[in-house]
Amino acid sequence: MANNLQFSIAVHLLAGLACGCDQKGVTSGHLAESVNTSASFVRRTLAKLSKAGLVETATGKAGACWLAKDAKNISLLDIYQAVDAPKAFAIHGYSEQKACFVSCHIKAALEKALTKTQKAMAASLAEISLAQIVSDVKKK
Amino acid sequence: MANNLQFSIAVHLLAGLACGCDQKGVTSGHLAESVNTSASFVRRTLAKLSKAGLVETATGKAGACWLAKDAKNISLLDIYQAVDAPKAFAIHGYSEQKACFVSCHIKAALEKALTKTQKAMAASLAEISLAQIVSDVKKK
DNA sequence: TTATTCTGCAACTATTGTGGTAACAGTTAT
DNA sequence: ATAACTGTTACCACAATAGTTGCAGAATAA
Repeated sequence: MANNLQFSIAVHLLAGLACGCDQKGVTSGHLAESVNTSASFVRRTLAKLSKAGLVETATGKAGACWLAKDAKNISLLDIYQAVDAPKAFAIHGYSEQKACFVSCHIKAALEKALTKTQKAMAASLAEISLAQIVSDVKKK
Repeated sequence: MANNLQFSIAVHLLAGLACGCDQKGVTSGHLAESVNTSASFVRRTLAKLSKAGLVETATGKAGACWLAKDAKNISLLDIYQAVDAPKAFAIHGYSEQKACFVSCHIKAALEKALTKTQKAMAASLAEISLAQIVSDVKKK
């Protein structure tokens, strides 16, 4: 476990909604079955997607959820940001050792590198739309 | 904790070796002080870098380590691969639900997306050399 | 109105990946 | 021989993650 699966699962959920493999009126329970995880975790993830404006939900007895936009207009980057997935790599937060200037200044240098890499990653994710994922799934 | 810091620390270590902030004959103990972690963890990380041919070490009483190549010829990608850092994102490994074809085929689609993103990330890391990092550190 | 069945949210628990620690074998300079 | 380092392994503690449970709120149907 201990790895962050929310992004992966969020894409799965949205793909499910996008291709309507279940008929109208999909509940978190249905989605949970497809992903094979707990309904609660689905709702937790779905809540983030909802806040990001990627899905809309209905409460109440006939509760359900659906895509808020066309799958073509949802990129993996949107999803990545919505679930607040971890950065490309982490930077260690040890206290600086005054005697060694590498120790004092490495953090800034690493952050610069991280920013650059993060941008490259984001650009790549932005190029993939949910529609593309759905298409790949259906092709198989 | 629980985040992977090896990459970050490896860069720190190599930067330290590259700029020779400590005089010749750097031991894992010295490096550990700079990074502010345990000597053992330094050795563990250093061992990976050594296997990848980025550093060379001397065993025995006067043990030490130094860069195997010029800092200009070491990219962050080399370091990233040497420490076997985690991928851009993880893919969930839940079992397939036969009734739902999204569940059955999402993994392949995700892997395709991951490969693409991973390449973008690698390309970005490849553009940054250790010499660049050292330069940034010294500039500060 | 009442019962039902969803979502939304907030604990709490269990698992597991991570670095920290310690111990030991191997190597080399003194 | 002794000392001091690397290389490696095994084990421990911590923390982040997902799983679980419970409950309030909302909408529908009777």
